[in-house]
Amino acid sequence: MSDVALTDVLFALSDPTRLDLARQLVDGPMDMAACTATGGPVPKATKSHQLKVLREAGLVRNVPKGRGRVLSLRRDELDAVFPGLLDSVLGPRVASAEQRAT
Amino acid sequence: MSDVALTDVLFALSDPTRLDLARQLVDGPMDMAACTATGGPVPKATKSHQLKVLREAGLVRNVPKGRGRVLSLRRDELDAVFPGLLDSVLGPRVASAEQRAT
DNA sequence: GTGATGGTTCGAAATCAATGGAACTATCAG
DNA sequence: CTGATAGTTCCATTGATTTCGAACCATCAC
Repeated sequence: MSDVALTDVLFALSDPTRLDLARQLVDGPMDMAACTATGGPVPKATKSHQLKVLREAGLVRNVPKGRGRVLSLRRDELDAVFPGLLDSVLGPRVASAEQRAT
Repeated sequence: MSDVALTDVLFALSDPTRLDLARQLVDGPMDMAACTATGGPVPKATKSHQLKVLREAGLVRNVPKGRGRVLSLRRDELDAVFPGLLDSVLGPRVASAEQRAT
């Protein structure tokens, strides 16, 4: 049944821009403003949309903070449901991201 | 660089029907005629198309045999380039498919 | 309050992918 | 050769996704 979610996750990561965005979050949470896809500058409506796809697939968390937002990977949740998936697609969790502090 | 291929692989597997087809191949090669997606009967043009997407993403091999074709997963190639990916998405290689070594 | 910054949502155009019928190819059986 | 089986390719139609401007919302600084 979690298959429904798996295809959504795979789809979300099947776009180069979204994959790129997701990869910037492996090292830990990041201000949305700072999280920019390598490659041309992306209009904010587009970036917002891409992040929405990642969010709705359950890959990314998006929490308001000040006048901006903080993005973070849902590593624990994803690892629990699809063990090894993020490791193989985004790369393993980085050492400096393993402590619960930021 | 192999990123281009990764997004193609993820995209190919992001469709439930294609994921289903791919999963039937984890146990080893299979006649195309025998490889049917669980779920409604699929017109042959559609099935042929879906397999083409899997093939072009580099996931599946499709070789003629008699008047039909034999499908097989490109496990070794994929495992070499994206270690752990197929294991987490399709499930690990099954024992009966490990004819060569442990 | 005003203005600037950071994001979301709406809406419309453009692009891309999925579907499936029909025509076609190839192999095998008789 | 003829007929049946197994697939591919072509093509048109439908449907989904992408893109991005513009309008809108929220927060901070003054």
